[in-house]
This record gives sequence, structure tokens and C-alpha cells, in this order.
Amino acid sequence: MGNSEVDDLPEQMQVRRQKRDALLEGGVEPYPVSVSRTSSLKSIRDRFSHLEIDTKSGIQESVTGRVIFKRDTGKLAFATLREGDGTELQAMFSLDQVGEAVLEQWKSFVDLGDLVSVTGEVITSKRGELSILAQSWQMAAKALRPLPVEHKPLSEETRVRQRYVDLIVRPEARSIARLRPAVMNSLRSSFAAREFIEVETPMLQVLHGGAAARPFKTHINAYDMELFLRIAPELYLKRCLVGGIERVFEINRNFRNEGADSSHSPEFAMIESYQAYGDWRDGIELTRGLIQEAAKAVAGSTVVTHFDGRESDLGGTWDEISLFESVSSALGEEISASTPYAQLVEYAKKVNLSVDPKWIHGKLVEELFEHLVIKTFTKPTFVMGYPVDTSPLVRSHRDIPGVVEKWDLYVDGFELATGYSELVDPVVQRERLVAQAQLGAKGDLEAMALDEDFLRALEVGMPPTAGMGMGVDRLLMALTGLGIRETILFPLVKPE
RNA sequence: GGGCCUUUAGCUCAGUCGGUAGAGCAACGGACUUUUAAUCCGUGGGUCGUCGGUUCGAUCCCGACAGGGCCCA
Repeated sequence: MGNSEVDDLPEQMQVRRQKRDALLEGGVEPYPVSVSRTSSLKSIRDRFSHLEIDTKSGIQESVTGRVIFKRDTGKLAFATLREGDGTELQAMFSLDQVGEAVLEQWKSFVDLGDLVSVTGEVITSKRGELSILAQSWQMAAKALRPLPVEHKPLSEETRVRQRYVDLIVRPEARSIARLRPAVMNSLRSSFAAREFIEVETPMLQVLHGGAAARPFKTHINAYDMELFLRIAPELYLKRCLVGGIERVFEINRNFRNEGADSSHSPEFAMIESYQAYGDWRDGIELTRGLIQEAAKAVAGSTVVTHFDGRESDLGGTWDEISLFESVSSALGEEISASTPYAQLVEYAKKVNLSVDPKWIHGKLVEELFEHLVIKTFTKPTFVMGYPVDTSPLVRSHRDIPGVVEKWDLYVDGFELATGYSELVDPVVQRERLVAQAQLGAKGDLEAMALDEDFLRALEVGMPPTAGMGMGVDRLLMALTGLGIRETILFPLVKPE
């Protein structure tokens, strides 16, 4: 960087660069290849938690951490070090221990945000604060940018754009980043306990399918053809079932080229699982087990406490209501899959739901449901039985015409998971996909493509199967009460 | 896609009925050997999102654009 560019920097960054230069001139490496570290801060806290006030332990250790507070007095300086999980430890620099030169160097070269190594005796201060009384210190990495104020929350935008800073200053950010892998581990061990096998299926696909969504398009140079980022792994996982992988799951990213807001991310992690010789009721049991075991793994209980302090009880068995019956009782009018479309439009008007003329019959029923029923849920609820025309991959209900064996699980007012008795009849599946392709030809950008190889697989024979899909980000939301942008470490944001 | 709000110091924010700006923390200089967001004294730091318009004069009024938020579809 040229001098003119440095001159343009904010004052605090210039000051830090000058300190870096001063260190180099004094023969001190501001970014050394290694520094002393014999113990984590956490280990010190664990081992010396019972050290009494104003006591010397006689134990020497070297610790590292980021300087987050600095309190310099004339001959005794204090600093608070913090390591990645948020554990903090005080470091003390006393004139009679380190001498004037070292004390002066500490006071003048170290800024808030610097990573340092401090070597000395573990003691407690006169106020009882567990501390390391320095014999020496080293710069581990000089920070050239100032940290934000610890005591005012970062703006939401800065948190998302500079997650590395957010993780340093905000305890919730640190715990969410560690909560997510804990949930992932729990999910995988829950699946393993039920003898499910994890597979990885293609994210780059020639045809997109398995869900109603607009895909991202990309291009493969080697074949000079269009490819899609997957919107769902479903059609490949079903091929696994055909091949005899009877219990299979995948946890990975899907991509949907739709809106991005506080509850929708264009890329999101999703679980899908399939269980041969099961039906939708088996999916309910599996899903409840996965969620309750994850809650116990991260909260120690099926009652989870959200970051706003609210408790959410995920324990026990959950309510099951029928989609058509719940809409009927909310309307005070009996509706079914055979209720004429015009009649449904009438009912929608009566309850002040404005109808998009593009909605097909089943979509209108689902909109009525979302408009009238969802807000009445007070605990996790399975909504049973969906319209056939919006669910092209689901087996028809064994008793109710025009309805399929599909449930949706709602928690805290949002859809967390869905499950089916899977459609495995290759003839019926072909009819449904042809109908989808016709919708697509008429301009429905979310319609599924006709996947001949998938149909060929079904023609080989797929066992009766329970299928389930659940959003990992939404599971985190249900466990923490946070928005999706908080549960994803680096959500997509527009360039600054 | 439509409407409303918003963008000011490193961070979080105030403010100017149009006369080029303030606070807290952070930074710099000084004092202080038990601090805990240390304290006390002093000092510096800003193309007020970008571009254009109105005006003697714009950070403020108007327009366009960009980023962010909320509501609606």
C-alpha cells in the first residue's frame, strides 16, 4: 500500500499500522509463526476455579487470547483476554514483575483486538479475579482494525456482513455457531441409531425436480450445456430405494432462486430421509424423534429456551389435525377436494382472503388453511392430508378421494418438516409429471420437469416408502427462536 | 413488483425550522500498583451513502441511483 493510501485511512487504522511498523523496527515480529501456549483459558478457569482471593498458585502457564478490555495504570496494567468460545481471563502486568521496558511496550504497542500470548503465574487479584500475572508477553497477531464497542449491539447488517467481528463480540453469535454442529451431530446419531445410511446425491443436475421451486441455472463447459443447482435431493434418494438402500438420508444444501428475506435463504440445508416399508405415520414418529433428540442434545430437555427468554415445549406427542377438516370448521362450511372452485372463491371472499387467479384448486385450499388455521396453533402440530393437485410425488390417501397422504409439521407458526407416503406407482407418477410439464409449458416457473430416468427407476420397482424432509435452518429456528439469517453463519448479502 | 422508513466519527446513535456538526465508548498525550465498560485532566478525528437539481450558500429541501429495514402483493 502506498503512502497516499495509508494517509487516507481512518486515524485509528493509521495508529495501528504505525504500531506494527514500530514493532518491526524494534525487531519484534507482529505476526510470529508461533507463540507460547501451554493452556487454554478455559482449562485455567476449570483447574483454578477454587483458588481463593489474593492467592498465588505457584503454577506457570502461557495463554493466548484476544485483548478485549485494557486498563492501564501507572505501574500495574490489567487486560481481559478472550478466546474463541468466549472464555475470558484477566492478565496483569506489574512493574516489579516485568520491569519498566516490558510494561511500557505492553501499554504502548497493544490495542483492543490484538491477539497476544502471556506467560506468567496463575494468581487471583485482591478483588478475587482469576488472573495470569505476566512474566513476559508476545504479540500473536496485531489487529489493524479497531473492534466495535462491546456494550452496544452491532447493527443487524454489520453482524451479518462481518460475522467474524460478530463472533468476537456477541455471545449469542458464538453459541449459535456451536449449536448448529451440535444439532447436526445429534441428527446423524439419531439416524444411525435407526439404521439409516447417509448418502450424497448430485447438487449439479441436468433436470431439476423433487419440489415446486425455481432453480438456479448454471453452465457446464465440458458438455456445453445448461445445468441446474438442485432444489431437492428427492428423486435421487428414491433411486437409492429402488436399489435396495432401504433406510437412507441426506443432509446437504438445496438452492432455490426465489426471494431472500428474514425467513427465506436462497441456499439452505435440508434433511431428506426415506424408509422402505413405512408410510406417513412412520415419518411422523421419525421426525418427532429427530427433533426431540436434537432438543435434548443442545438444551438437555425437550423444553427449549429461546434467546428472547421464551420457553418452547417440544416434548410429548404432538397434535394432529386434518387440513380439510380444520379449514371446514374455521369457515363453518364443509369443504373437500370436490368442492367446486367457484365455491372456494366465495368462501375466500367471506374471510377476506384475496385470491390470485393463478392459484389452482389445491393451492386455494392451502391458502385458506394458512389464512385461517396456522395462527391458532399453540404447540407443534402435524397437518394431515393435502390436495392431490399440489403434491405430485405423494401417494393418494387410502380412504379420502382427492387427498394425498402428506403431512406438514408446524412449529412456532412456520412449516418445519413435511412427510409422505411416497408415490411409487410408475404409471400414476408419469401422469402426474406429465401434468406438471404441461403447467411448465404454460409458464409455471415452479413446475417440475419430466425426468425419464427417474420414471425408469420407478418402473424397476420401488418399495412402499415413508419419506420426510426437514429444513435444518428452520430446526435451528425452532430450537432458538432466531431468524434464518442468524442461524446461517454467512448468509447471502448484496455487495456493499 | 408497490408503499413507507433509513444511511452522520472506528462502533452505537443524536442533531442542524438551509449558514459545512455533537455524545458515549474507541484513539492520542499526561497522572495513577488491584482494575473489572477503571478513574481523572487534556487533545485530535467527519467529502453527513453516491450523483444531479434548487439556492448567495445544501449534511438538511427536491430528483435519480445504491445499500439496509418494515409493510403489502
